[in-house]
Order: sequence, then structure tokens, then C-alpha cells
Amino acid sequence: MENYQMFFPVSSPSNMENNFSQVLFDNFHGDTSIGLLPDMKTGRFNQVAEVKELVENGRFVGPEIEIKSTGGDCCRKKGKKIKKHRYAFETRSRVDILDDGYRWRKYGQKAVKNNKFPRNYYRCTHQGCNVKKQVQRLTKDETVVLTTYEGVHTHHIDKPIDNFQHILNQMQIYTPF
DNA sequence: CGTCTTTGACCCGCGC
DNA sequence: GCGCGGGTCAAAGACG
Repeated sequence: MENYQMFFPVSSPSNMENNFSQVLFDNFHGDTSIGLLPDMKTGRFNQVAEVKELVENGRFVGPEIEIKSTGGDCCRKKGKKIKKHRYAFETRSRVDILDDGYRWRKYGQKAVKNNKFPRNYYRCTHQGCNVKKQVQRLTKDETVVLTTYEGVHTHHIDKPIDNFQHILNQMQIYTPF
């Protein structure tokens, strides 16, 4: 139970968690959007290689993606293959930043090829927590925001959200099919 | 004054 | 080797 992370934590382990897990399951499981990352050359979404489904107690908890490190910061030992949990999902939202309860610091913004919207890079500000996320709005559908989480939070949320509806009000998970 | 955003520079991997 | 694209750093500025 310790080695996976809810995308949007809830402050109380009520059936709210189950509801939200189901929403995530419905959108990640199967052949639709699990492990999908955008291909900027084609504007399409490709299934990432080496995606494994993380299942605990018979319950889908998210894709695991093995990525090759490129060297540079503390988490990228050059030439070494490291495992990181990375979750990508689409939401329909007018706001780019969903308030998921954690505090994020923006550390970069890059123009992406074949996309008129820049990609934004955020890092969790909690000490010792190295979770990152990328947020990008899609050119082909401006109402869709692609959020990619990388890593696992080592702490509890900074801003507890008691109302599950509050999250849903900000977003509408987009099912491409 | 502390925290956060902005943004140009830099680094690295990859394809040609 | 070179250019391109993606990811990160860090200084400067904005803001509460």
C-alpha cells in the first residue's frame, strides 16, 4: 500500500476514494489512455513502451513506466536506467493547474514543437519530495489539458481537500472514445 | 522578506 | 560532428 500514490488525494479514506479510483480506473484501464503520451511530431498519442500495469490486491493503481535517465540532476544518473512512476492523463478544464492539494513550484516552461501552447514544468515544494509534473494544453483540442505526474509523494497533502466534488468541479476527465 | 514566476541559457540525448 | 528538441537551472523580478 505504500508504493503507490493517488493522483488526487483525499483527506479522509471514505468511499470518496473508491469513487475516484473508479473514475481513474475507467479512464486509465483498457486500451484507451493507459500509458499514453503525446507524440509532438504527429500530434497523436502513443502508447509508451515498457508500460506495466501496477496492480495491487487485484486493483489497478496505475501504469509504471521505465524511462532511461539522461544525466543532469540528482535523479538522473547518467547512462543508468532508473525506474520512475509516471502517470499521464487528460482532463477537460478551463484552468491549466488543477488544485490537487499539493504545493507546486514552477521551474520551467518550454515551447513544444507542433504545439502552440507551451509545456509547463512543476516540482513539489515539500522538502525531500521530488515529485514533478508537466502540464500541457493540446493544440488539437484546446479544452484538453494533459498532465503528467512523475514520482511518488513522500508526504501528506499540504492543502487537504474534503470535498471530492470540488475536484470534479475543476476538471472533467476526458475519455477520447 | 519569503515565496513564487518568468525566461534565457545551458546540458544532454538522439537522429542524420 | 552538428543541429534539434526536451528538460533543468538560476538570476531577476513580481507579489503578498
